[in-house]
Amino acid sequence: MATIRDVAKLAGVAPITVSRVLNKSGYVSPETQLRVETAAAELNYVPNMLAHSLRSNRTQTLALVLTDITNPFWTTVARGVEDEANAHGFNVIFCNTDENPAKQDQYISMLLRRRVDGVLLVPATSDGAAVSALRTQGVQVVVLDRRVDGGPVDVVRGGSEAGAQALADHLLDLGHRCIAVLTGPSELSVSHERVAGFKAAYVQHRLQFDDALVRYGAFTVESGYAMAMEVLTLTPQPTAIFAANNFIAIGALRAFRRMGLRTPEDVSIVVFDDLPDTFATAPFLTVVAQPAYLLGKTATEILLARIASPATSHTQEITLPASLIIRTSTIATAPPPPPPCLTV
Amino acid sequence: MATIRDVAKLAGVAPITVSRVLNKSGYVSPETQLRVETAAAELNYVPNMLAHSLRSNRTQTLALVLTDITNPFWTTVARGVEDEANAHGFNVIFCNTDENPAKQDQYISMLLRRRVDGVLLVPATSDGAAVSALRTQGVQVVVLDRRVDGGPVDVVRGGSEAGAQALADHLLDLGHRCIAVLTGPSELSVSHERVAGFKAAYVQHRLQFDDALVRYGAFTVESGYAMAMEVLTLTPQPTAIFAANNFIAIGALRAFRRMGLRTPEDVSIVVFDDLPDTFATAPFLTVVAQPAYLLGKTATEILLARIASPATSHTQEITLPASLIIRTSTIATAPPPPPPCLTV
DNA sequence: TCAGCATGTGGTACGCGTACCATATGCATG
DNA sequence: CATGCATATGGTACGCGTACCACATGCTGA
Repeated sequence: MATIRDVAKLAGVAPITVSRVLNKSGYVSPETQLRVETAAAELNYVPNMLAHSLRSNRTQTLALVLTDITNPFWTTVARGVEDEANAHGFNVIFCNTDENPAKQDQYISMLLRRRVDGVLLVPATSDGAAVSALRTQGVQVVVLDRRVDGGPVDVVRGGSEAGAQALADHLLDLGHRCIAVLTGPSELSVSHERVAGFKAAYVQHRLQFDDALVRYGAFTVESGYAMAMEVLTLTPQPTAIFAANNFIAIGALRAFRRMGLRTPEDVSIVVFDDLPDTFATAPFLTVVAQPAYLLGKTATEILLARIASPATSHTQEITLPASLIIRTSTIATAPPPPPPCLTV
Repeated sequence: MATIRDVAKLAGVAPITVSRVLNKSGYVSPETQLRVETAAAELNYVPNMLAHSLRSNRTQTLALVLTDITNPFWTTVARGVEDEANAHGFNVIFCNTDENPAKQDQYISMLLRRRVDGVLLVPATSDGAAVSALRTQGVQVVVLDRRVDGGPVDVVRGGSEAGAQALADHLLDLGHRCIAVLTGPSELSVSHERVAGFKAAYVQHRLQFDDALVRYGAFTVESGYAMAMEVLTLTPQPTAIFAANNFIAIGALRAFRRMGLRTPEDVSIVVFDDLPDTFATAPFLTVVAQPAYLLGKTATEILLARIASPATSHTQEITLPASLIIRTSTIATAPPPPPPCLTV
């Protein structure tokens, strides 16, 4: 494989001149440029990015550390990241942590060895350990979707509270008073934020929120199914369910079917996160949709800006609003409204 | 950032000895090893993979060049690749070509510059240009899902012909005789293979296949919708539709709704490619499902084997069987069967 | 006793592109 | 005419880990 020196020899110039031509840096006369380009083409020269990176301390590589690329929400985020990064000449390495801190740590040490220029991190834990591990080695970090403790970091997230509140508003307006809340792991900020947003709506409606109807589990179909089965056996049976992400919702829908409950006639359901348009033959879930692609794109923009000028010390937290989409998975409770689940 | 020389100095040994400790190569006494490890830990030493790669000509990096990570089929393949690669200490760079040859070429030249060890390629074109571009530079390639011209390559693919034939068998057994076939771009081998498999069933049933009912488009929802709208206005109206991938199927289902047709009462539909379990609240599409995860995993295994011992010249084509899953999107035509669409 | 091997450690140069510095010419400016 | 700048090109060393070779010791087996 030809090196820059081979090209230089063939073109009758110094290696550094070849470098200048290929990088369009410094002054090169048009004739020299042509000679070099011809020589490079003839030798089928392919620049060695490793050597370039080693010298310049820039790998033109980002990493996206997320929970599971299989979740269509994250897939879309990933696509946003990829497109934006690629437009700036960066490549992206993907890492699935499956919410497993050990896996996350393993990936992070690999990324440090690789000297990636920046990391987009969906932290598996809310302690800032992962973030500071990267930063102390000079790697730029932007946190996605979740908040972490310990020092200021750039964060790009969806509007969990406002989104959840919008869903709660919708249900309360429809007359529901006994609503079960199925959310993710209690270790994650999003899990709490979505519950908090839900509660906020109750306050505004001057209603008492019943913590006994909240379940913390995982953001998976299985967990959604299990949590739904549990709350649906309560007396009185909830008239509506809030699923804190799309997988939990799918699990809940399966539980409905298992128990012979119709949606929305017997139980209403609202969901945080949409399923991409593409998968829905007949979308019926009332959801708040996060702008997943934009989330990935925005986070990448910020990360690239930080890489370009690391001096900028001012960190920012960007919240991209989620939008309520009312479909047919929710229905008003039969008048007169049933007695409240909890007597105040 | 500490280098191997810093560690060596602190441990009182030569740099090469540190290298031996960190790579567990060559002989090192237990005491020396401990001293080095202590020194490395104290200095917070992180090996520089760039230097390692530059010297050893190994980047421990693979690339997965596919059409669109947003398609759940590819997402699952990607996950299979990622897991297998990671288990062997390799990272993966993802590249979305959107079936665009120009984008593909751009990515490939980037991957060459990066000196990736191997590429898993879902070729956007069936000419072998991309494959040979990589190979002439010494990069190992395994082709996924599609066949390419020009020289033998390792290929891992789903059983397009057999799968399509199974779907056709199913429809023909149910009495359908007027079946529209909606497939992908005519440039891609898969598009043809799926049609060919479909035709094969006709031969076995001693029936005449009507090429006028075949449409070539793209593997997208929009294209599926357009093609379906077109064939559904034919006279006589097809009683069943074969969608050559999941996106086309979704587009077709939307066309059904648009035209007020019920599935399966008015039109049956069979699909090549399943939607992952996870997304289906109530799976109803009769499909042949490809083992997507296994496909990615298998291809990666082969690629890693080639990287480990490039000498092995014997290429292989592995076909992973797709499996027929009969659900509720298909129904028998009302007896007596309608007259054939085409009079033989 | 000595070849031969396992064990343990070091020196030097290299992989390949470029940062940094140096040099040289031509031309404008004061 | 001297100074200064834009233009154009080259030399050397470096980024950091390791391939390759060399060397030293201790032990085994013939």
